[in-house]
Amino acid sequence: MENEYISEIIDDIDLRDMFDCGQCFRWYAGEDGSYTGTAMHRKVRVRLLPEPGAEKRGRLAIWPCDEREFNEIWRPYFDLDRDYSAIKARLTENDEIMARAVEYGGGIRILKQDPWEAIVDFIISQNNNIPRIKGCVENLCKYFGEPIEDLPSHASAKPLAADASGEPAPAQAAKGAGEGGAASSLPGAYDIPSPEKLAGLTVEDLAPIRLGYRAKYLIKTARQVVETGIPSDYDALLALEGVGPKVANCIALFGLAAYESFPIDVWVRKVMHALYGLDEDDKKAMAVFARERFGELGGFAQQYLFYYMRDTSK
DNA sequence: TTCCAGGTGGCAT
DNA sequence: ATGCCACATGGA
Repeated sequence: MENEYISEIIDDIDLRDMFDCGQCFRWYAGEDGSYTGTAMHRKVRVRLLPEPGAEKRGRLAIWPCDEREFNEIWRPYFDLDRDYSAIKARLTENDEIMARAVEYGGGIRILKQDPWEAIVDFIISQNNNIPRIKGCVENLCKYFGEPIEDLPSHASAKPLAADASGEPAPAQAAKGAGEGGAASSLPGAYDIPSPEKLAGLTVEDLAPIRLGYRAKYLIKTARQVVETGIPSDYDALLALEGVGPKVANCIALFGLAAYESFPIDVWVRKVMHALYGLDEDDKKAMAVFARERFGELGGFAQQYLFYYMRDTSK
């Protein structure tokens, strides 16, 4: 396919594991195994061209993309230069439980996401479920985000609008399940709204997004970020409104590349209790356990466990 | 109807 | 420091 870049062979990679393990909310599965998503201020389609005789191993194909963009943008985003085989080997050594989780989700790679997007996503995520989080993020982008370049094929009709006024309502919103239909440019091409944009809104402005009580957190946090910049570590994240220990750990892990972070949510509590026998509501003990057991690999361990527990306990 | 989802802030001990 | 509990929303 023209304008498609195809990578070298990558080990330990699987698109479903990567995009469906709960770390990101703007990638959508196509019917052919491809995924289309919005990240790094771009919208692209990715495929994995499997290597015969090997599971979760293959070439990553990204469209539209050239070699320079691949190396500068997508190689870091997909964390392609990290040796996940080594990480999995260390985590599963003397740990049968982790071995099961890694066998299930062995194609996970921790995406290096934009810190501000991670802040927005995980404030919305609190006391919420993943399908609804996706809907909220998508609508937030449609209503308040800047348009970005859509995929080439059916994009000719989209002239990138010189809007700038910032009033709500790209008409196409509405309807959730839409399922593509004829011109299947599904969730549209809108970037995550900037801190400045959200800082200028009111909870009334955000009402159509249905964020519930999280709307005020988002606005307050946006204003804090405009004031003092993107936090650079866990403690600075905790100072944001609506950001507690769990959300701060998610932002640090997915947005700040703080790979020792170990977010403890309801699913991790379940897995730590069911598989490691810890007291289900002693989060402090879980944090200590994770630090001692997984150390600097805490974030990877957490993702394998979270994904395994969430998918198999349904 | 009640319960639950990648929890947090506020307030009372 | 620790223990409740309200908080919005929509799906099961």
